[in-house]
Amino acid sequence: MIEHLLRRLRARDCLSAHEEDILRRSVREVKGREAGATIIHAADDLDCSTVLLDGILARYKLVGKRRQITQLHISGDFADLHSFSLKRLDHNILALTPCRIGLVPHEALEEIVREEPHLAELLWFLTNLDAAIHREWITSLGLRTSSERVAHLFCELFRRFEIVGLADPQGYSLNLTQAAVGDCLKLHHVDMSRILSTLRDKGLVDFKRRRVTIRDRKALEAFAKFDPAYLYLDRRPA
Amino acid sequence: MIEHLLRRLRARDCLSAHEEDILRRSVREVKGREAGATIIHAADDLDCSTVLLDGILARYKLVGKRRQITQLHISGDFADLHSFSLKRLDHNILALTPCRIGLVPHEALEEIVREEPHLAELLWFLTNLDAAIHREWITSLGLRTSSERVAHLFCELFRRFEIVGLADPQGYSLNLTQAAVGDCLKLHHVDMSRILSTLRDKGLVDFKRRRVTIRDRKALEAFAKFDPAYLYLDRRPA
DNA sequence: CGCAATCTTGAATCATTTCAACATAAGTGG
DNA sequence: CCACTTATGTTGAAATGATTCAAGATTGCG
Repeated sequence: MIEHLLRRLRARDCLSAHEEDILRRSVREVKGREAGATIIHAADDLDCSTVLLDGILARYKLVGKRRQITQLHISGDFADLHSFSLKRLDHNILALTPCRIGLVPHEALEEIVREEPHLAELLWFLTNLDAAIHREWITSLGLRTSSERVAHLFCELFRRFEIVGLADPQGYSLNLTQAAVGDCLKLHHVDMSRILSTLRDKGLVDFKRRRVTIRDRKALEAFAKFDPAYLYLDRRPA
Repeated sequence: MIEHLLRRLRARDCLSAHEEDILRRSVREVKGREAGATIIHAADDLDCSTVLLDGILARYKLVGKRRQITQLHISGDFADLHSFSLKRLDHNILALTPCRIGLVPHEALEEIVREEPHLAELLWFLTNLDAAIHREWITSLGLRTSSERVAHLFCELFRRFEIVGLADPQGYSLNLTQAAVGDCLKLHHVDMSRILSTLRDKGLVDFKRRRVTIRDRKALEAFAKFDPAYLYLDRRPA
């Protein structure tokens, strides 16, 4: 059920059977959500965190009536592990596709912090990884051109889908509209359309019918100036 | 010595005398750094975290030879508490002014995680707060105009200096060049100059001789669409 | 005092954003 | 299965805003 989460963790550290068991049992409830449903509103008091089991979630902030997506979540991600220490969020969380989510009560996390220091460190790591992705997005918005940003996001998502086993060598399914991708990258849907056709013409990547097809991975990563170090995909030193 | 850090924590939660003592003793070494010195290089193996005791640090990433500052740190901030779980950073850390830094070995943090769950949660909170600021910067880059971004950053820093007791009602000292501020906001130094004079002409804020003077706080915050919720300045619910 | 860094201003260029109209695809009920 | 409706994607042209270049002014520092 939380297999994708476990894969994400196992790729970076050793998990004992006991620890895996604790994580599994920390998910007390599983719910479905329709596309377009707001999962969490900013400023609400929270007493549990949300693991995404299936689908795509967006965390976004509003300024006026425009939205900026600050993070995309795929299966195996905690969407708001940070709500454990923040208790309320500074952003909203939205289901971009139909989703299945698991709820982890903060009491369960509290217990992990008290009883399972190694597991607690791993959860802390997950929130720090989330922040590292934030930094790369800041950098993309600040320094990359619009087409580099699109290419970069496709590279990032490739690695993230890959580590949970949801990508194949040619690409991955990404059930999002061009406009939604644009909301992550400060790009109008009109831009998105133009940029996608130039990336296609260059033979780098294709995003059609909700699927990302990587045509030339090396060239795409070079074009995007993509360096996966910020995803901390390798095993953590002991 | 770490008084500014303690003030930042006390504003959000209760610290026992014992916990304060542990934090104080976790700083094993204090060092000075000149302006322009790189404190930490991306990808280096790290075995301690850095508290800033005095001065201003910038965390930045490079794409090609341009830099994007992803976070500014002031006295009382941990610059790389996240290095405890990440072990190497995805960004560089630079002293923008002469600085004093305190080093906290990861072993000391390890011990806190093992022995002091409440303190560990507070440290986790600090990294989550850091990420919340990242999100607001993403949002600024994505949705705010250039002059709103400048105004917003001045609002943010005001609150952050205020909570550690380094601001007065009229403003605060900010020992940075216009170009450095621009590197946080995707703004050329030429833009910065123009934007600062329009903000001055509007009677909102003045940045002269390394000091930010707030002329009309309400109007400035309204102009910047600033909502301090993301700084989690109030006490955490128990 | 003089040098170097920083800031200011104007003008030209370049990229992005917006507007508007149309095309295509997906989903629904007859 | 088709016609209808809505959502999504594409294209051209105009407007806006950011970036760059260049030159001069000011400030800070030795």
